[in-house]
Amino acid sequence: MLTDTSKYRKSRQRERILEILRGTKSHPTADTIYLEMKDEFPDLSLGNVYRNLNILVETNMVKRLDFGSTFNRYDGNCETHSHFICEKCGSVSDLEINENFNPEDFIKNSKGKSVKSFTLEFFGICENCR
Amino acid sequence: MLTDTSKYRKSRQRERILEILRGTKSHPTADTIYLEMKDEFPDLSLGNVYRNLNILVETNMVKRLDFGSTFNRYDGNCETHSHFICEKCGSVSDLEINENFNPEDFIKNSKGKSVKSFTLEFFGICENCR
DNA sequence: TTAATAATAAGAATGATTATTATTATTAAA
DNA sequence: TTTAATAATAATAATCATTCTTATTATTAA
Repeated sequence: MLTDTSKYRKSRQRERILEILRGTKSHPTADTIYLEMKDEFPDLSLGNVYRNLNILVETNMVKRLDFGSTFNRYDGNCETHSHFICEKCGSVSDLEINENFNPEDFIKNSKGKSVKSFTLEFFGICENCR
Repeated sequence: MLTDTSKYRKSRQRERILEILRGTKSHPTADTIYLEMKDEFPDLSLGNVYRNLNILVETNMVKRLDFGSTFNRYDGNCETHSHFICEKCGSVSDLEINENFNPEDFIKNSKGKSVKSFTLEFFGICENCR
């Protein structure tokens, strides 16, 4: 999963974390992932989940999401996309961004700055909470 | 500064915090504000800065910014605007958004969701760090 | 001017995350 | 394969921004 030039050996735990993140759209927290893996890896530690999540983020396999709460969420979808955060239940869902959308087109004073990435996040009330 | 119907009394400390935030574009942290006020309010506590910042955010006088670092920043500018975060020096600068820009126009699957607000943030390298 | 109550300072508590350390697993060379 | 080198792990301590608690002080309104 990581390239040959990676400074990291492969680990079953890290591969499982990536598998979980790629298999869900729920944007789980470190603790949720930890609990989900406990059965298969009885002596897994939460610290190791964090450590491997950091490696996955560093190697661009996974994205760390931070919407202003006290904890982070993680996303196995590295395609450019947006999120909708429900202010009532806290759920996070994916929103597709039109492929031709370039947010810099709508920004006035970005001259001199070298933009590498952007985030576009929406807040409101989701279908279930209305 | 707060409306008559507010449940909060006015306080000199909170008025000063608002004044500081309205007088800068540096998006300071709670601790920076605390240090800046220490001379004028020798027995100010950091906890009280946090408490008043929370009140200011709750009453929509101020915006709390969270870009994924371990601490938050605060913004006295409540107009809709965007930020550029330098990944090297950590500085945060304002970007103006075109007034006709409606981000929902570029989102595909938001049906059923009631969008209240959005954030558009850019990451990269600033003028000074290039 | 006094009673009610909000704001405060000080510092303890919280909680997500990171760091440390001793142990275990994996790799690669002999 | 053995074995030496080193990375990954589990356990747990440490960190650090933020929030909470409590006793005290300031402000308000009757």
